[in-house]
Amino acid sequence: MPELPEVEHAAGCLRAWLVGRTVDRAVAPASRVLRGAAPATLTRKLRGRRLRAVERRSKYLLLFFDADVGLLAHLGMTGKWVLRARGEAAPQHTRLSLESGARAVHYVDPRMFGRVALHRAADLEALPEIRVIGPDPHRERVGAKLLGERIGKTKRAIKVALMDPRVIAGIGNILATEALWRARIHPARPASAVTASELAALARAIRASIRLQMGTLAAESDATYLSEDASDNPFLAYGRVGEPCSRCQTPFETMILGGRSSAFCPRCQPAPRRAAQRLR
DNA sequence: ACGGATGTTCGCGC
DNA sequence: CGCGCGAACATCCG
Repeated sequence: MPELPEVEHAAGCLRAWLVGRTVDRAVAPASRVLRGAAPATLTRKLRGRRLRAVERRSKYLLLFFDADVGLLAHLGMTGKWVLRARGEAAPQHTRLSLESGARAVHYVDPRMFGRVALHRAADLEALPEIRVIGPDPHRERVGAKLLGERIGKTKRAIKVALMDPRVIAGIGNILATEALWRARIHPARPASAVTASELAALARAIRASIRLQMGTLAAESDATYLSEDASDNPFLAYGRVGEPCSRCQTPFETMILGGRSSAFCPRCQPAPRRAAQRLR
């Protein structure tokens, strides 16, 4: 489930599993995840390299190895990193394995929307897709003022703007849906028409949604807290179309924005009205 | 079985 | 040029 919280979690896992360790062997079957790069080049360059640091930028992972070797990794829609004992069979859909001592760290991605790419470590932060990323609501304070500046004068839907990594980092369909419901803002509102006080509520809502999701992830990774009800939807609005809003009991509705389904409460999140624009 | 899914990128048209 | 839209990518799950 890769949005900011999941990718942050993945970064923490990779740090715990591999930072300070040397990759004795890398395995990379040819797959779309490599985006045309030669598997042999990837595995040869990673072999013998020691992982020094892992950073997250929006939904990207930056792996800094010694000898100026860097790996850019994105989880796409279904990617995840898993730890296994070395020698144990790799999970299905493993696209890259980094073996170190007794452990093996596998990148698993059934749909292959994710990617891994070698670069010089010194170049990772300057890659075009990394350089354009906006402020990160987990690493820095993103309040109403900054949010308003980043959204600018665009008339596109506030939800589409929120999901644009150049505006703000790490917000995907789940977080955007959750935060807009918390802030009581209709997802189709023109971004430029969202008021300063609404932006303040939205900034708080983004932080709260991230915190909740990260708490859920931390609990999940602790076996003692495994839910007996894993089928439950842990979200407040996402995936709840037809169910009653927990604030006002009105059934959630949905619409498509930027090609993504967008659940909203028609009562808590009133629709934008053309009449209001004409009156101005 | 059919429809939809947490992301990104591309091409097209206005 | 900015922006919206739809498609594409490939597989799984309910």
